[in-house]
Amino acid sequence: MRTAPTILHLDMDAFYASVEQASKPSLRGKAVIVGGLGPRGVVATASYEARRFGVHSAMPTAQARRLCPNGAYLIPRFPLYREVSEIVMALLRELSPLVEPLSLDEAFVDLEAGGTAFDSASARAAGERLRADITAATGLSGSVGLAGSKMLAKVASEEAKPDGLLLIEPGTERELLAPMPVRTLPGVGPATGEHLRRAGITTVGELAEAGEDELVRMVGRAHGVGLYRMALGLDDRPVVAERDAKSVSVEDTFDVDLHDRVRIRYEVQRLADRCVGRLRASGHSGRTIVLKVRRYDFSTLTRSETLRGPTDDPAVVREAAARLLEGVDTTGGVRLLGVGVSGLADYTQEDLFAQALGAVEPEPGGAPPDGTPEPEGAAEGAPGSSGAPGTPGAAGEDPQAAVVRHWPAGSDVRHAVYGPGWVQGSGVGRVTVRFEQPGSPPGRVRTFQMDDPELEASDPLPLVGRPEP
DNA sequence: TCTGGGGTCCTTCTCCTG
DNA sequence: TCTGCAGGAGAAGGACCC
Repeated sequence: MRTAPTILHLDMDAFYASVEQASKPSLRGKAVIVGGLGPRGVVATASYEARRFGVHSAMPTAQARRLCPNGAYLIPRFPLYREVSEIVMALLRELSPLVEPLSLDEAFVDLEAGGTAFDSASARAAGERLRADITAATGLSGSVGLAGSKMLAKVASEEAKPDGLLLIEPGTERELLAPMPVRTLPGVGPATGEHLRRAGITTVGELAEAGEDELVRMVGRAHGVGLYRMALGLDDRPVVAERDAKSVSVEDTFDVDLHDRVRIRYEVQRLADRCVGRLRASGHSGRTIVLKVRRYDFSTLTRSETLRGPTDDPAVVREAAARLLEGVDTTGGVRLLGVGVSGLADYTQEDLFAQALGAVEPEPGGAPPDGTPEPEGAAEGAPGSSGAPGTPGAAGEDPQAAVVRHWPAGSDVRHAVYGPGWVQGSGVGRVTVRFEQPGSPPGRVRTFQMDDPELEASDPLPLVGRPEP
């Protein structure tokens, strides 16, 4: 804990939804819900307008549609979010070299390490300047928390939302935290919250009164000690700029439960290849292969196997995943499959051999290169709402369907005559496009045949800048 | 009503080894 | 050679976060 509030926490407001509203003028001031649009999708972010209907993140999209039937439901466009996030992170790095990103829309900054702030006044000024710079560069708003520790800075930004700034003066933290619900503290989720509630502890003040020994008895050593310290406002975790990844994984939830063992094996092979693709892209190899299976009743089990040494060989990961699957009972159906690699290393001995032999890169999402036959009906129950717009769905779908183009709601398109726009909806052979762009007035809607040759998928346009002609 | 995807960390149990 | 013990590694699951 430091004596000046020089740790800053930035949290962009309803980030994905705000980016969508900024890039689609007709959605400004409207309920926008970004998330999975399939039958098993969940909400990633809801705009503040949608939150008024009770929609919130992690809610099943089907439930959100009942609460807010007139909202705009869009798939996430991560490449665009990453681009905007990079702009914001660059602004943070101007304040200090010690920037710890938590996600695309959240980060801690150590202002003192950057020489940007040394007391409350200079910290507040830096925070306000940052908020103005973010709006100028992206058109979006972010909330800023300032305090003497990471935990308190995060609590402050949460309290400041939306579009605000809150500074917690050192010395006032216990008083401020005491009446807050225990769920305010990071690390207290539904399970711990319920556990504490049953013990009669609902506020941070009651948590502090319970004492360390009692908390350790209730929730375990590490969690108990941490919780007690946080309840007292104590947190000396430093802002860490670089964090090494510890695992890489991919998983898919299927629109319909899978029962066919051949199909399940095939999907595990595909996931293994995708996982290796990611692993290699990150410059890693790994020793422990993990298979994850979520069954029809939502029970989840994992099986893992540790190899003698790290690998990034798709064949090795595929074989290990297949072995692990053999030990899993899938009768009753499977709703999710995942493959992960942990125990990461920067290189492997085998890599060198593989490279010398000219090993083939696995095709992400492609058919397993070992010739595993694609099972019949592989398109049924395919993972929902993925796949680029204007292209046939993910590999593994029926080749017959290759001529049918997919236009997910919210994706970017360009028409030869009408210019850039976005997909408002599609179905029964038609796709509806709204022609507008960041900086333009709300645009008009036109409907085309799905296979209209003048319509094509396109990259997102920058949020700030001149509209295209 | 029905619960994503990609991570991290912690706890508990079992097995192996010295 | 056998037994008991401690510690480490691995496996599995749970909770949490965004």
